[in-house]
Amino acid sequence: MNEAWIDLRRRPIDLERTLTCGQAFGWRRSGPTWIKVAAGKRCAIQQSGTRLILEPGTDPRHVARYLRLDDDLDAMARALGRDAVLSRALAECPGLRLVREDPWECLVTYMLAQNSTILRTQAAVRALAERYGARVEGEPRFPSPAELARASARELRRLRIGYRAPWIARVARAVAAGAFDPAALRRATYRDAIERLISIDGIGRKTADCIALYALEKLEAFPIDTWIRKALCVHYGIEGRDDDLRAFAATRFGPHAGYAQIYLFAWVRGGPLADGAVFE
DNA sequence: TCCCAGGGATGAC
DNA sequence: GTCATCCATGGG
Repeated sequence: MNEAWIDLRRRPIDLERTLTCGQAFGWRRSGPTWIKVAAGKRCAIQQSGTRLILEPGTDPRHVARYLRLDDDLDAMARALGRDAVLSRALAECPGLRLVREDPWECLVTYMLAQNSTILRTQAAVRALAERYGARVEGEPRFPSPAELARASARELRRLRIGYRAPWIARVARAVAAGAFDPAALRRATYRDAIERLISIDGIGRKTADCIALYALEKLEAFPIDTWIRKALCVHYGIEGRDDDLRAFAATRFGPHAGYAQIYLFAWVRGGPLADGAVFE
């Protein structure tokens, strides 16, 4: 069998770190292979040194796009590395990249992540896919807005997602009905995207920033959660209102704030997810 | 038992 | 406008 692969020598990545640092959900590990239906297409990939090996049927351009292999990591590291704290975070997390998640999936995922843990969020995303999503080549896929819109809030509660259930049910119906289109926000400015997102019941500033960064390609976004707050306090000695922390990040990191955020997050959280978070 | 987890809505001032 | 409180759930 002729094997398809992506050359990583000019665009390095640490696949496992990138998929398990807590930004991407829905990936499953089968031996050395990572599997997910990403934006409708089944992807099955494994890293071997400077090669990303693709199982037959996996589209290399689709994978490269999801993994943001088009980002210039060296340029980013040169810019952020001038900051002493980021310099350490960069050294601790080589090959970490942001991903380009599907906007609808990302929106629901980060609603679910609210006031929860990455482990439980993983479980909830997986449960949604298995219960409501159609399968793609045998692999569970995150449910479409229409598929999720068929579920009542009461039904969703059975997935142990608590008070988030009615928000999920409502936003699914709104998107399914065409009243709101998350993917269209990719064409909006960062400010406009945030404004539209926080107008939705159940989405606040932090969730909106996560969607903006991990799905809408707004690399200037700097989501502030409990870990980032801790990182800014410990390593920069600053604390206060989130507005002030965002202003600090915007000034200090500028257009690379999103990468600064994911490196700080991965660093302070102490490396990859526990093994228990990875579904075999 | 209390505290925390990739928060957000609500109501009191 | 800011702040306290509540909201489900589960792990430490």
